[in-house]
Amino acid sequence: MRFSKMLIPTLREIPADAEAASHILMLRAGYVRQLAAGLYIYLPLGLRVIEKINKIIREEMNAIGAQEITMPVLHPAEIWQETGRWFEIGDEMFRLKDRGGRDMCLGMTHEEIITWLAVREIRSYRDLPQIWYQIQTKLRDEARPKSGVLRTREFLMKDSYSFDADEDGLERSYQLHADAYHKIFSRCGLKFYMVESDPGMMGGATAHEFMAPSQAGEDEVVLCASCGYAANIELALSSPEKIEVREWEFEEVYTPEKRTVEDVSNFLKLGPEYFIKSILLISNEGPVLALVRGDQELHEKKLNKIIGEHRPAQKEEVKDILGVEAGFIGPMNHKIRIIADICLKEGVYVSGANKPHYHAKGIRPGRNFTAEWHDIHIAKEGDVCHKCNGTLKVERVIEVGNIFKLGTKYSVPLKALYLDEKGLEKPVIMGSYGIGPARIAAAAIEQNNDRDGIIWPKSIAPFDVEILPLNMKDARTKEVAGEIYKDLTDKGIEVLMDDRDERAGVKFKDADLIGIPTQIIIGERNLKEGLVEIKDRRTKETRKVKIEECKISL
RNA sequence: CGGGGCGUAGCGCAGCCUGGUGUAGCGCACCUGCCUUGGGAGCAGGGGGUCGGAGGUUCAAAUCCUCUCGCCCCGACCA
Repeated sequence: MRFSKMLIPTLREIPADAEAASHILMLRAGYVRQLAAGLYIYLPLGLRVIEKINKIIREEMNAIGAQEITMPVLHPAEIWQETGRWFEIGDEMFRLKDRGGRDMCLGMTHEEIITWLAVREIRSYRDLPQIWYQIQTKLRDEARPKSGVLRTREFLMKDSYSFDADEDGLERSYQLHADAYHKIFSRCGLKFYMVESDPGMMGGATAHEFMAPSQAGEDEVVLCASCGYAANIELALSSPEKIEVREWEFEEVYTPEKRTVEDVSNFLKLGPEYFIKSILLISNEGPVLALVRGDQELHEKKLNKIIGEHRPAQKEEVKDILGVEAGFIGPMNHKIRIIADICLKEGVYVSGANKPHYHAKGIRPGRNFTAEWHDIHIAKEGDVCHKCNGTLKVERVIEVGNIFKLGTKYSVPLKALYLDEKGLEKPVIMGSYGIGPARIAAAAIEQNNDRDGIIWPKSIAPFDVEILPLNMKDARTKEVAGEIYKDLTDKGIEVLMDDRDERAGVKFKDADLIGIPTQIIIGERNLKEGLVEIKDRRTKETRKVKIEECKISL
């Protein structure tokens, strides 16, 4: 392609409302334009990248026997009502009515629709297993679209669904996807981790996410370098660092106006890890006291799984329920349910004395209070791996893919049944698997850029090579550029030629910004010796080669 | 939905606090001509704005007040 004939509107300055590197660079390098919050137009270069990614996805999906189909974006409400999600999902679903007044919605995912299809087309165990996929637009009315293409209201997703006769079959389909995903993300040049994740409302027991490390990400993962444990921080287990046990006898200490762990810790000159933080919460079944070590944070989501929906108690409620004002609460002598973090099970601690302006020292779990023991703290950098005693690392990541074991969550309500060998009717066992191509592109940029612009992995770059004829007014330059362009193109190499009548500096800047991995620089100086330069975008290294060797050297 | 910020030419911004400087300004981009061609050149000339929108205060509003719409960031949410 010729640059002069292509819409590549590069920007010199950083757009005011972009912050993430990928967002800034996609705008500056002319890959995308924003229509409205969370809605993007892909320009020619952007589209080429997405299609490169989609091609890789298709190849790997087809390789595991998945079959591509395509489903509508507009869905009738009835089917979503049958699974209950029409009612469970709130404002995030775009809803509308058709001219007949029927409720409709825009597809945020396609479990319902694919299951509708399975209901009709799968009848016998002989029809199983099946993997069907599509690369389709999804619409979600996100509360807060952000970071350019990383979180949008309309986006492309590769979603696949597996149908199996039993759990073993599902395990095989799940594994096939995990393997295919590894290949896809590797081929796209991403650094990534596969981590345990919370199945959430997708249902089912097992789920994993594919996470590309980047500061621009919205998630955090916990990683153990020694045993390979990897989990989303939403469910990651860990053991806080062990502390030396102090053999204090129980005593009450006067701590005037010292209410926070920090205050008391400074006042008593004792590290926060020797404190028990007591937090009163109100669940649907009444008040619950949650206990974590003073240097730890309570993990709301973990607690949610134990006590259900809850909210923090108000100051007056603390006094009413525990008989003491907030700041001096301790775990002793309460009749309400107490959930304590496992790391408190051993040791001797300091906590509120349930008495204004007093804390109690020498509190022993088991003796001074009892509790239900659970992991309810947020794992953090430096914690001990609960599997191997290694040291944990926490990293910020972009979710680029996920895989879920759904089981019968959709096949039962929608009656996707098959007849087994004995003629018994059974629900199909399902899995659901997603990949966001735009997130792959954005993550690739986040992981591969420098001061000058994007550095695409070769596999997903919009072009393989960019030719820079530095002076288009020079006949020899033009001639050689034309020859090399034709040569490479004939060999099947995708070439962008900057044939604009621009000064050399402009072409260099734009080429670095756009980030095509290899540049061929054609300047009059080198041409006199029959040479052109080949430059690697990543390393900036150049080497001079003879014109005729140009294609061989790539 | 809660908190914060911002809407002035295609892009980036100044002007607003303290209303009035005459035709609303600067840089880049754009158009014409000359010149130039190895890291976003130079000179000369030129086009482009209902100052997000509506209402109000005032002799006078980009500037003050009210409402409203949009965008970004933090948080909540995220199938």
